[in-house]
Amino acid sequence: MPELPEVELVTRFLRSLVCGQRIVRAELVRARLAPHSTPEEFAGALSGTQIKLVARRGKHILFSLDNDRTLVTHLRMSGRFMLLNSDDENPRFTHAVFHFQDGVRLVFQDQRHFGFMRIARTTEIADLPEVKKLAPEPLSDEFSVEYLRASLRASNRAIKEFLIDQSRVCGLGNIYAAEALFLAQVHPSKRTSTLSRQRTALLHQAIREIITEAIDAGSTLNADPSDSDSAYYGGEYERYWRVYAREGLPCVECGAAIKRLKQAGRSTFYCPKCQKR
DNA sequence: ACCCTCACCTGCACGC
DNA sequence: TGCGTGCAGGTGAGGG
Repeated sequence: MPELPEVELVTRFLRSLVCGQRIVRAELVRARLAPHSTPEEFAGALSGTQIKLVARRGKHILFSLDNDRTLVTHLRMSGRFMLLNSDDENPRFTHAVFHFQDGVRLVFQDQRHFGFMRIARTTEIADLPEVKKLAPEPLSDEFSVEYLRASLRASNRAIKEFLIDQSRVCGLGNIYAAEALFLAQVHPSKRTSTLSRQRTALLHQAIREIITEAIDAGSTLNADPSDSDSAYYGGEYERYWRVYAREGLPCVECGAAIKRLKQAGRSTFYCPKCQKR
């Protein structure tokens, strides 16, 4: 489910909810969630530590602890953090639990079992393979038009596939890649190396715009991950989509019917009139 | 080095 | 109602 904007919102909520909390006890319920450690090692490394910072890198959420370790997490498709009280039961598909003082606990729940956690030394986070490969943060100065242009020219794939490759542009997934291409009026099948300088600048702007817009929209909606009525999980975001999941519906710009095509096994949505090859 | 397909899971919408 | 099929927003491993 989550792409950069959603992960950013979850990170902000977690930061406000669990920063400074001490993990009295940690449980790895499903061992394969954290394949680099045994459940005992996982519990041992976290129990008794205090959460100092909650940060985001790409679609990863990082909890840095007061023992020079960082818990690296990824929600993948269906991962979700929930803050529960002692009278709440663990939901189905609970894979990890972090107990705080006063019976409050943070639960990691993941229906599709794709989520991922790993504990690493804080000083070594940047060298972890899954972090090291990430392109610059799209809202950072490092993600410049020049960076994007060089990266586009180094490849010749369909641009939509390029945009969801985290080592090229990080944070976009299937939805926001389609949305950014619509904003920049670029056809998803266009080859990356054929993008003009001017169109590259438009795409660069569109990527930042689409991410910023989604974060802003989310922060005004109820995107609290600990709330089961959260707009984020309730699908409120969908009303911001211009092309995604709108096959057959009229384009918001020109009225033409939105089309769908399959790229690398995934659906892409686009306006056949607005988006040129 | 790149590019593509598949696998990892469960649930849901759909058609028969 | 029940069952089979295909699909879902992410990513890595493994093949060519």
